Amino acid sequence: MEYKKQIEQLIVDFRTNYLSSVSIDFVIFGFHDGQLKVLLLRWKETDKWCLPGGRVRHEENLETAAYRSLQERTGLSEIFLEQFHTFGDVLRYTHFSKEETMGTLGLPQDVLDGFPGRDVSVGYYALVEFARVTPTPDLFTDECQWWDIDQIPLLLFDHNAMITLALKTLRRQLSYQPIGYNLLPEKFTMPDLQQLYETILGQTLDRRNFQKRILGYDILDRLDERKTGGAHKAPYLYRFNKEKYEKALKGEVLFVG
Amino acid sequence: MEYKKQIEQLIVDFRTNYLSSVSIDFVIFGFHDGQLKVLLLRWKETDKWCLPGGRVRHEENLETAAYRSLQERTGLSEIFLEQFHTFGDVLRYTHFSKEETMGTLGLPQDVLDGFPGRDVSVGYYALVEFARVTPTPDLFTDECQWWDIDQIPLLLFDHNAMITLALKTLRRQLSYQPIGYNLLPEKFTMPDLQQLYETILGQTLDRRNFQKRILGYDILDRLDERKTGGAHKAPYLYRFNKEKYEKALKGEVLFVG
DNA sequence: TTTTAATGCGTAGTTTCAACACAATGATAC
DNA sequence: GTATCATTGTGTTGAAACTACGCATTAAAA
Repeated sequence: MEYKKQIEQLIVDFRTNYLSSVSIDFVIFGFHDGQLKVLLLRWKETDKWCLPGGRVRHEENLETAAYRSLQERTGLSEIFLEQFHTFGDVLRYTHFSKEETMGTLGLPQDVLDGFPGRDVSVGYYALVEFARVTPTPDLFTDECQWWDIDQIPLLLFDHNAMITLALKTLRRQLSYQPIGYNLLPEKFTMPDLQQLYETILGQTLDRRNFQKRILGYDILDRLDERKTGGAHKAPYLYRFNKEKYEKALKGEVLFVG
Repeated sequence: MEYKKQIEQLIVDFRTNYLSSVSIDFVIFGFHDGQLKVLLLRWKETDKWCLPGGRVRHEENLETAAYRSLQERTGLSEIFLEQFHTFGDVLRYTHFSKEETMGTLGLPQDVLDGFPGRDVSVGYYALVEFARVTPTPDLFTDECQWWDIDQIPLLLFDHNAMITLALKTLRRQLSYQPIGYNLLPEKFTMPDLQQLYETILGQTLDRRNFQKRILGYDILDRLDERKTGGAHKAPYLYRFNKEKYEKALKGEVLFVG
């Protein structure tokens, strides 16, 4: 009963404070154990999974709304967040009717009357440091969990397509911008970084050429420390030079005929 | 009076048939006289210009809506159209208040009551063959005209920023995908194509290297004809090989470590 | 102390890219 | 009809980037 009230209040809140027809969906990439992972939510009382999302307040910028929603879901504020596509197919809604949704939640169907039947959803992808995230489910979902990128189940709505496109965009981004600042701990080794790249690209890279290329970007500071503990030769630790990193992000290398 | 009725009807139509909070804006690129041009609309009874736009019907896909709206504005159906960014800043609306808008149109302010104060706008850019376009103004605008890309005035809303980003995206697109199919007439010469590239990129290119690179893509068929009439040596005519062209569009060359 | 396997640093071969040379050609001027 | 001119078609060369691979070094384990 308490939950029902909460939901109803939430819906009233939506109606008064948020834009209708527009939603935000997140593909949140994390990196752990040499695996690229995506944060998914499990829909209340079902075994169906979907991407975390958000909505936009009436007097709120889209980007602000994205950062706010993401923080609600992960607890992180300083994150790499980038819009990659806006999805607006009506078919997005084949899996779940409005009635089903309400039925699942045990709510009368009329609470959603007047709501538009579909949203246009702005897709963002985020890169976060796995360890720092505190996944938090919302009122519509029971659970919040990391999934290996190659073991994503069939998701609700068009969320599988979203992940695919987000990954494609991320891979392309890798080719003209440095990545890693938001995915690795502060200090890391070259093999760590290479594993990250290989995982994102889905292919192996030559160790020596990779190092040359990355160092060529001039965005890393090599520390005097080495990472001990593992077997064999101890690798140097590196740290992103934030200044140079930001500079590289802005001064995007454009291909010119 | 007649016009006022039309507008009111239009607004009723919007309320019942279209998504609120979502709009579409177009940066329509054309190419003529060695100049890259953009199609702009002049707002009714003012000297202020803006981008053409559209809205999404309740049961219509976003992309479908984009194609439909674009056809209404240009008369063209088979065009290159690509989403490049979604804009959602509240500041987008600084130039024009709801009241001003209504005032300009000579309408009572209450016709827009209940309308959300702002939209999230999905930006598309289009490439069209200049000569085939029939610019058509809508009910809110008096005039529809091509503007040289480097002579765009201060536009309404955030439309200047939209053009800037659209151009940036177009230029990047040029580096990993062929372009020209929708901007040039069926038969064209290599210098024609080069001029198009130079205009889009805003820089000159080496004639010989350009030819080598383009032919290397293997998307052109050289015809037996030559373009006569001009002074000096007659250049060959080329035509895009649609099959190969489409293939090149899909099989995007991804940078790999 | 020896072995092992990963790391740090370096080199050679290849491909790609940019800069430039020169002959061919179609209209124009005479 | 012929010479001139600007432009086109094709090729070459040197530099730079990229790929593939060699080898000595080193921390932990045997």
